[in-house]
Amino acid sequence: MDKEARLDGTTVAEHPEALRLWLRLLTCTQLVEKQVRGGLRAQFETTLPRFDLMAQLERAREGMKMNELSRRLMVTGGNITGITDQLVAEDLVERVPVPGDRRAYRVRLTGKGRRQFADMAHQHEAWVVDAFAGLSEKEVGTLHRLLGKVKQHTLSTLLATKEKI
Amino acid sequence: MDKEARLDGTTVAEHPEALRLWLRLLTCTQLVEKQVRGGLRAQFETTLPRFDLMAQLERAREGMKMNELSRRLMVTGGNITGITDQLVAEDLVERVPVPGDRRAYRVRLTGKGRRQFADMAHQHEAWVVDAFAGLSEKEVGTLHRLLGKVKQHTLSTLLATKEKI
DNA sequence: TATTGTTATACTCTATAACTATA
DNA sequence: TATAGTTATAGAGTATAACAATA
Repeated sequence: MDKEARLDGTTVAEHPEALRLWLRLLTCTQLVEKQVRGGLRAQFETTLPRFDLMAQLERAREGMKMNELSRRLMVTGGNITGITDQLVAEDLVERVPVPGDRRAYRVRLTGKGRRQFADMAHQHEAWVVDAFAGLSEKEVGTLHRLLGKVKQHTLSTLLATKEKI
Repeated sequence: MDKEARLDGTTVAEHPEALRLWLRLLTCTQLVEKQVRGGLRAQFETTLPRFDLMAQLERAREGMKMNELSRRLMVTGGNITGITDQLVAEDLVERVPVPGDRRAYRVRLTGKGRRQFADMAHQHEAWVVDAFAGLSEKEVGTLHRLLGKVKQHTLSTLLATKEKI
């Protein structure tokens, strides 16, 4: 590993660029996430996972099966049941039976859920636009493109690992 | 705000680039984070917050005060106490009294802690380098620079908000 | 009075695994 | 047997607030 001399004579691992990049990525995400979580709690008494689940449903008018939500939100099934239960209790989503498979449900937004999500999404968008207001349009595009490469590479590595198992 | 007409006559906010960027940033971070958390647990029986705390101390030979750790790790003080307690129990860090202020401690790595952190950091670096292996050196630099702008902008916004309060 | 750190508590989110019902 | 979803449980991580000791 590369070493960098210190004034006191000791050496320290020189963090490669990838490591510096990761720390910065983590910091940025945490900063924006704190803003978003705080706002969701303060203004809508809700949480990010609940918002994320509703965001998935907003783009699927006819709803989405539990296991599809599980896959998309990258959490295990039991958690989807829990979050869905909360949202059902508040009449924001509903479970709809799937014709032809009596084991499965589709979860979809209720009218109330759609209205509330629209409010939240509007605010959420404002927070996010603020967070990236320091970048030009072109820079936003570049960042998006480069992160796309990271995502694609990580996902393909992940798949390769899983196939080996 | 830009609107996009729906078939049913309602309109929906058209997701601006900033929103797409945020979702992608979040996905990338979560993907890498899952790898790192899993690796830390499987190979070192530790967690990311514990690793992060030790990483702060590794760069402060003479240790760091609890409230400084709290600020740097962006969590409240009680949590620092809890994580520190765990690490003290495993002889990885120690609390050192601060001369001249009998309320305060400095937390610093023990010899065992330094050795274990070196192992973990080495593995951690490998995971991170893998995660960004899809990018060229130049792209890593660009990403780092652009995220730097995001960080700076967000932090200055955060400070401005806090000062208002 | 303010600050440092601790303690107690409660809550959300998560994974794991055993379970029921259905395919 | 396999799959969809539920339940129970344990643990990580967090914030809040009351508290003791010291500044």
